[in-house]
Amino acid sequence: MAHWLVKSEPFKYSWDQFVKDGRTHWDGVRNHQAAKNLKTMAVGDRVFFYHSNEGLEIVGIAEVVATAYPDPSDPAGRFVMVDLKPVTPVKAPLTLKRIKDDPVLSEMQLVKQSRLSVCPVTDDQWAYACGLMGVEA
DNA sequence: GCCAACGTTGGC
DNA sequence: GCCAACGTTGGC
Repeated sequence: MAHWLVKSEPFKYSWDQFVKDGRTHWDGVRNHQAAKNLKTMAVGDRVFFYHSNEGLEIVGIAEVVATAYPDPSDPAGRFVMVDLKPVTPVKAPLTLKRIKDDPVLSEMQLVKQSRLSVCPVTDDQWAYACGLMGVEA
């Protein structure tokens, strides 16, 4: 099982809204590298839900419930989206500052390529981050 | 509000 | 095919 991190600006689509919805289409991705990551996702993959711009922290865990299919919000029909559902909020949100200060987590693609909105998380990073956030890996 | 990173567009 | 201009993302 692979692990991922997706970003959302909380004033556009927050974790709370995600929980209310119960399931969502992860649409609107317009970056080819991010789209490639979406296409690699498998059902059952776990995903960190990160609040960008405001919050700047991982606030919850999501799960992939549908693999990539065409994103209807893309008029050119080139980009894809996946479906995600919330699994659990984290007990202790993991801030970007904490991530950057950590020798293990500062290697995350989240840090190295800050503009990428869908990025992979290694198994080691996943397990370690889950430990810090008080959730089971 | 600013700026760095970086992707895209368009002229040549 | 190069590169300048420009737009967007996202941290600070």
